[in-house]
Amino acid sequence: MNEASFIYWGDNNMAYQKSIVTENRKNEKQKLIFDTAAKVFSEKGYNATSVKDITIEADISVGTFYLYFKNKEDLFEQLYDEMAKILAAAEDYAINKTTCSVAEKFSRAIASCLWAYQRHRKLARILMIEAVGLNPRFEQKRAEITRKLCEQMEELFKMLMEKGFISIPDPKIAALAYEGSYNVVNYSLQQNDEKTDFTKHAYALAVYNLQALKIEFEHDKVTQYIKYILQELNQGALNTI
Amino acid sequence: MNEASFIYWGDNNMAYQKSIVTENRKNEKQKLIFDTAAKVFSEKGYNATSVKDITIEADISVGTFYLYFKNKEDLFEQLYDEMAKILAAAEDYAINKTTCSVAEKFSRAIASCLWAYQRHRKLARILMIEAVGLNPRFEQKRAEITRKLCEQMEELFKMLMEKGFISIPDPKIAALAYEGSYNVVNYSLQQNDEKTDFTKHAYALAVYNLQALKIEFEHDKVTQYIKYILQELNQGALNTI
Amino acid sequence: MNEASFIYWGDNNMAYQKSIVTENRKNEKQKLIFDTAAKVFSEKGYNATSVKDITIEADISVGTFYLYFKNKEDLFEQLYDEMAKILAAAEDYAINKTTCSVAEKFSRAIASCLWAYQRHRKLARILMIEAVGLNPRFEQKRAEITRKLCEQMEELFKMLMEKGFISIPDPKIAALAYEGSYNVVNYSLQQNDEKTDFTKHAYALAVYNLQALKIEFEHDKVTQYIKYILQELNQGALNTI
Amino acid sequence: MNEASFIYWGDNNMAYQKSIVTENRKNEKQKLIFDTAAKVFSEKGYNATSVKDITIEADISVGTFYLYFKNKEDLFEQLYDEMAKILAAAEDYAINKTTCSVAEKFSRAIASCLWAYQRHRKLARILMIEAVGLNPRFEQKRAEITRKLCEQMEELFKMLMEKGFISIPDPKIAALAYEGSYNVVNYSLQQNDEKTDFTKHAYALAVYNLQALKIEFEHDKVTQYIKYILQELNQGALNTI
DNA sequence: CATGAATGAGTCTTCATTCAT
DNA sequence: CATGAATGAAGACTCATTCAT
Repeated sequence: MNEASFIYWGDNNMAYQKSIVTENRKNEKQKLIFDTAAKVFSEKGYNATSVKDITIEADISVGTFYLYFKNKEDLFEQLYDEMAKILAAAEDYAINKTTCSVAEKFSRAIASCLWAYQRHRKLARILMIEAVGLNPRFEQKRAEITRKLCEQMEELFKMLMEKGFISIPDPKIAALAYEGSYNVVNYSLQQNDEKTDFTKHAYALAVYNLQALKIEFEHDKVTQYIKYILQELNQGALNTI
Repeated sequence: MNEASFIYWGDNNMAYQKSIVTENRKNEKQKLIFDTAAKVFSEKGYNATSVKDITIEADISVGTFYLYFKNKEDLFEQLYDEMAKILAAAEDYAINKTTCSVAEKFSRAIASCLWAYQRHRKLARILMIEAVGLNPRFEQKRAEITRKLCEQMEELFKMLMEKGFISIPDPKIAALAYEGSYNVVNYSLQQNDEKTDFTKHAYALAVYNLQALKIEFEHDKVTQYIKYILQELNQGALNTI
Repeated sequence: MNEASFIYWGDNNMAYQKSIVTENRKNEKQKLIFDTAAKVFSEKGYNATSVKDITIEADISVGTFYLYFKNKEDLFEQLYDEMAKILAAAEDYAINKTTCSVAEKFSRAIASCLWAYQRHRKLARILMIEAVGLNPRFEQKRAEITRKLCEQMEELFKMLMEKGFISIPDPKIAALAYEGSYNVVNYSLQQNDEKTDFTKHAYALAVYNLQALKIEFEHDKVTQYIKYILQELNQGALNTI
Repeated sequence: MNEASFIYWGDNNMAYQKSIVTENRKNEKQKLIFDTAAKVFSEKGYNATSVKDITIEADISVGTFYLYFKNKEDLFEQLYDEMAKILAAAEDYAINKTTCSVAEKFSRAIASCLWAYQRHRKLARILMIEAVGLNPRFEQKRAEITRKLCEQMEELFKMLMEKGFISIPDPKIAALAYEGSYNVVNYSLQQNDEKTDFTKHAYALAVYNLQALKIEFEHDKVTQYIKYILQELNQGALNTI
């Protein structure tokens, strides 16, 4: 099943590398506004948050805000894109491990994304909640991104089906269901601040999807895969972001 | 496996019954505003829709609007609740069939919900998109409803696990993943107006979750279950709503 | 020289008639805002006048302002157009007298316009001062209107040249100079609140231009012409506006 | 008619002399800002031009701007004054020619001013358009300058009337009309970039006013006067400014 | 019941000016 | 001299909601 390790599975590396540079260039003030906004938006919601709310929290003047961001929506969009990049990076990292089974790749990917969601709770909330139904224009953007993400997964599923690694009636619907299974899980996990048994949750979600896709796996090994990648992540594997 | 047919599986009947009565009491004008609002909200989004937009579209005065609804948010909440009731009714109806296997119940439930989402596209969009991140208060309500829904499913899963009908590591996460799998599927299906092969989609989603839950099933029968319930629904089984 | 009386000399009658109807339709509130704005704009200048200044002076709320006018600039444009219509009406009225000499027509026209400027000092100031250099878009509009006005006069001059009534080297430049002679005169007269000897001023301006155009005239008669039309105007000849 | 040549006709020499000195003192940077501002103001209008617009166009920092000018309005006022000085110098130069007839003086003055307006289109636009209705304070200044200019002309007309060189009913109104005749002509000429037949325009405007003032003149000679002074001007007679 | 004119708090955004480096 | 980040007052405009008719 080594073949599976050569599967091409998305690639945001270029964009990601560039983002590091860009990120570094952003000066302190921009970062401050960015982080403050993430906090306030995720607490009060996009619409209920006025620019003034952000500037007060960040202890800057309104003018300064507009010095660093074109407007409120522009800032929000950057927050959204940031989280999207983080997730892409998390998945990329997880699946970049060569010479590993399909089950391991999926386990790693699922754990990595869950980890990223938990690690960046505020941004994640913006991605999952605040960005939804924001306005028609943004909704279109969100739909587009979701569509692309699912299409990539669909392609992967098609390939895996041909190779006999997975067994599902329709790769398109499977891709949608797979992606959807994250959302509610994340949303729910985010609600409770309880430092939950992360491994357990990731394991359960992985198993749910592995079973759904009829991927062969051993329960113990899945737990191992997840423990490994969580260790890597907690040791700063993605800190370059 | 008949035993599974006696499983208690949620019950929104009381609320649903009451809603019918309430609905009937609503006079023409109220219904007009309600439907118009559903249309306008789903087209322009909650925030971009002004009360005036609705009154103009419904050809009534602003004053009349406030005669029938406490305020904009109240109307929206009623729209949301309406769709929630419709979904509950759809699921209730699907699983009320006694003497049927677990696989059939799940197949029926999934198909029924998908059908309801498609049948009430505008309201569905309000539930799935517009209601998300609306404001902290409403978000709490949404979280609560989602939580209850998942808890019900969790209870069910626990019971089914004990009886050996399903095999999953964690009923809570499974419930979340199960519910989540709907969302993206529905959202995606709603985007494309293409009168898609409904049976095929419902079948694919059912199989995904049946496999995920390790429920024993025969592919042909699942298709049959779905065809049956769709027939029932299309013949007006839920028209009482 | 009677022929000159049949000369076609501009015609804003249609627009003017329509404006009467429109004007009448405008309800009290709109008129109140309109007049108040004319007052405030002419006192503080367009830019220094905030919408709030107008609403306070008119004793209405900001919302009410936007109920009657699209925005500040829209209101200003209406004020400008109003004065342009008044001037056109004043000139139209003056030259509509048939069977009169060229000298009489010019004398009447000049006196009538001067009278209108004095009668509507506030609006006149808006036309002459506030509207100038307001912004590129409006400046274009002003240039266009000025251009048309001068072109009409140019055509008239051409015709009169052919008939031998006037003698000038270039009708275009003459038209520009003729129109220009009003401006400074009006501006200057407006500055001093002194109820100046109106007849004398109108007479002097008329003679300046009659001489410039080499139109034959008798000084006593010009004074007569002017006295006549001022009498007509003061008796409400234009009150229909 | 030589007597007319000794007529005292305005005198801005002192101010003008001083300005040359001042001008020379202004260092490169100040000149750069000055010229850039003239360009930007005349293109975008005073209000639509931000200080940043000017600094960007001049490729300097905002701080540097305030190093050389007290503020935006101060700079604008200097631009205005500069053009006023240029016009005064143009007229001064034109009438400084001794031993020439009244007709020649007026012809020279008119041609010289028109020439200056064309030569300094950007500054002229600022004088004619942007400075009008800028704000109450500046409007007062403008009114004052215009008033003085007209009063000078009025004095001249009075004198010429007494000497029998001109024949008009009211020197005050004549002065206003005379000055006003420039404005629209200049404004109109400025609009069209067409390198118009300058001599022809100046001639037409001169004749209009000579006729208006009933000054005796020969058409051919007026053309000659204008050609002469334009030649002088084009050869740099005013380059000292 | 129905109307729609009136309200005014609340938001985003701009930009002239300053001042620490 | 030169810089340009920071300021914050000020202004245009929206819209949910009320209430007199």
